[in-house]
Amino acid sequence: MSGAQSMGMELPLDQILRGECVETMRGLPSGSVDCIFADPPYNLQLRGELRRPDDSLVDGVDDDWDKFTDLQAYDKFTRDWLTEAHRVLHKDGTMWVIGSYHNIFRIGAILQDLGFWILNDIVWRKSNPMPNFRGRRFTNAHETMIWVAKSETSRYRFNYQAMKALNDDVQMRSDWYLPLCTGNERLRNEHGLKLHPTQKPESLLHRVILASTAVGDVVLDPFTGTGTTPAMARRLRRRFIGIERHPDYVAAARDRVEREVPLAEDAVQATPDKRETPRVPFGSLVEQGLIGAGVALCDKKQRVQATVAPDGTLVSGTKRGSIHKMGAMLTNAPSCNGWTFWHFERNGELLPLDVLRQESLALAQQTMEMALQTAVG
Amino acid sequence: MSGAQSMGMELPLDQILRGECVETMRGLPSGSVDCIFADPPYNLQLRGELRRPDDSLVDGVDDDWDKFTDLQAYDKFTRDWLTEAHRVLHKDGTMWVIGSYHNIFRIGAILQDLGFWILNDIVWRKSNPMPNFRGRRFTNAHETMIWVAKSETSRYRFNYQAMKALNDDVQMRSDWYLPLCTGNERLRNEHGLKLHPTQKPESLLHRVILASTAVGDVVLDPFTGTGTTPAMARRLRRRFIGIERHPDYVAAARDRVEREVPLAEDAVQATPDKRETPRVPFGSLVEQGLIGAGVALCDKKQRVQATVAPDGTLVSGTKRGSIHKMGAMLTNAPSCNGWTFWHFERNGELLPLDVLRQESLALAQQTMEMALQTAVG
DNA sequence: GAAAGTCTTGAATCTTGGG
DNA sequence: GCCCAAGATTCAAGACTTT
Repeated sequence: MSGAQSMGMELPLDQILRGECVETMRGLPSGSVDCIFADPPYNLQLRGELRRPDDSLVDGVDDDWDKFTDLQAYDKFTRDWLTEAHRVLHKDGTMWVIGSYHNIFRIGAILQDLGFWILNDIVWRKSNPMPNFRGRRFTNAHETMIWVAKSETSRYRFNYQAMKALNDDVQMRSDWYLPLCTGNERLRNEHGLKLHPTQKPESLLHRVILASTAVGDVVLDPFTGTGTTPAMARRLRRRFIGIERHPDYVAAARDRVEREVPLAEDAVQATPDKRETPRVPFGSLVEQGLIGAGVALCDKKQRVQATVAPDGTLVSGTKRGSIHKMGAMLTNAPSCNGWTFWHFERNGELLPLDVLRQESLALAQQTMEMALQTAVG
Repeated sequence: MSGAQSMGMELPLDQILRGECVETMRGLPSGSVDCIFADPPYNLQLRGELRRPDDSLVDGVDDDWDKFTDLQAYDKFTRDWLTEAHRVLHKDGTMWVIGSYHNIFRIGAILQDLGFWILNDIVWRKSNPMPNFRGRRFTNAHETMIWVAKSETSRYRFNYQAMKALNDDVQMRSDWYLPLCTGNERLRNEHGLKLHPTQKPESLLHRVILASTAVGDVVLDPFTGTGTTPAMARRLRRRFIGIERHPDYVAAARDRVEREVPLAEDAVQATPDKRETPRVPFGSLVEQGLIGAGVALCDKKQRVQATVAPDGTLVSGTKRGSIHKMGAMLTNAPSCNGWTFWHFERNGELLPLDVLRQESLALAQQTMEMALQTAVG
């Protein structure tokens, strides 16, 4: 699954690389990173020239395109780094790009043009935004992140259950309410001034990484700044590659990452999705004697019934099939999850088959641990 | 100020015109409307059918008007109608365009290309969005509106005080929390089925018109549908021009507008919304670092214990769940308020989690007030 | 008649692994 | 690559029905 693992090549893991974004990405192998988080510059207010948030001038006036307006220069800059990001991303990888109304629409359009497949646009609602000083517009209280897969067919990672758990057991929505980066979290220089103008809050990256990566995955940040992405990757036991051109930021980010203590291994385990737990064929439960052949099953409301056959199929009248097929057939549904549909009786209570699956998995876990102890002892 | 007044020409005021969007706009004089609200097709590109977990079928948008061959075709369509809209708009006028991630980035980029000047992007947060049934993405819980002036130099209208009053006397933010159009407000045909697949809520247009127009201003809607914009314009004593090509929708919109009673002249003022109370998921406290992953919790009498996971669940042995579920499970109670049940240690004292929730809310309140003071001072 | 329970529905790019 | 079967998956409102 992990891009780094599948490559078998040298990746500069857990490092902040100093250099230009596009040029440095060119040194990385194709399909080598599992996830990218990018916070590109969007200083578009200046007329005739394009500057990064650190006030450095983007070299946008080339012979070829000095006739372009600055919007077009920004588009070229965007297309260049996104093209390289697309190449470096694993075929099942995803990318997050954050921006404001100044640049996010251009980024979104170019993402689509390059074949990225949009999964969500996420709104970061700021709990403490800067008010609109002159009262001429609505308070600009949010920024937008676009979450894309490398292609429409990518089998991307989304830790659905972890996100649901994080939100009091209801689906996580596309609007996230999080505070700005302030207080002690904000890196400052010796004069007490903020080191970076757009340092992102750790809570934002915490959620991004927890949602879309697994422990050990490689996370790339091509505009690392003061290293929020690497720091959170390290905390959550992911690998990281940071790219940053400004030496002051590189130094600050390296410092910061070194100070970051990874969480204990058992503390980074978020709620796993059911899709990740090993499959248990229903027939194996019969073999193990967790449920006997001949036992009668029914749905929760006891409207339909069936009997367990020794090969793990269900029989009802002349009909026979898997727990899923039979559930679908008897309810005229297009499909059915037999594990939650069918129930059996235990101590006068109706329990879903899923209970047996859990018990089977727990049993397997137990014997595995016992085997390990025996081996050690 | 008003485009209509300054023209001294005949405008088809307070009418729903039947016709194609671009062609019909061509019949309107340049610079003749004060405000445009546009809800163009989203280019959803839906594939097969989608079913809810209970196997019921979702009634998706499959209308012909939302079918485009590719992104280029959609871009051309967009550029065409936006060009005409730009011509028709008064030099000091503003326009609102609503969309989702499928189309809004292309629209935003083209708006900038055509010289429109972005004032805000506004997020309509839906109080009751459709969930993501397959658990493969975040709930798509919002749509985006881009608010633009005709040009950078437009002296546009923004009713700042009205918006502030509407929001309990604090600046209106760029994220609006409003319900979908349902119930009696939703227009239905003789079979009780929704007349239009994407009817917008009146509350949304109410706020848009109140924010950006004066009494008597001319509001144009080039994709009128069932006439929400004309109806709200009439209610708020603005003039309107609607354009719609489907005769059924034209008939419904005309009917609707006729039934709409304009507010009394002295009543065309802000009506306050109900205030939302912020809910704090336990997971967000972990993200914000108010409590760390790996921290040990216990009940007041220290009979049961559990550890905090990075997604805000608690773990105890092989058991895992929300703070509420785990409290209930470990005490064999039917339910449990995790906020008051679980305690953590601070300075040798056992404090309930609720303390952290209070601190989180107070923190958000504080930073908000500081920001406002800065703005005023 | 009130309260509690059931049903319906909304701009949706909505699965995955093995043969 | 395709095909097929296993199997994972929903929240808030409002209308409607039953107790």
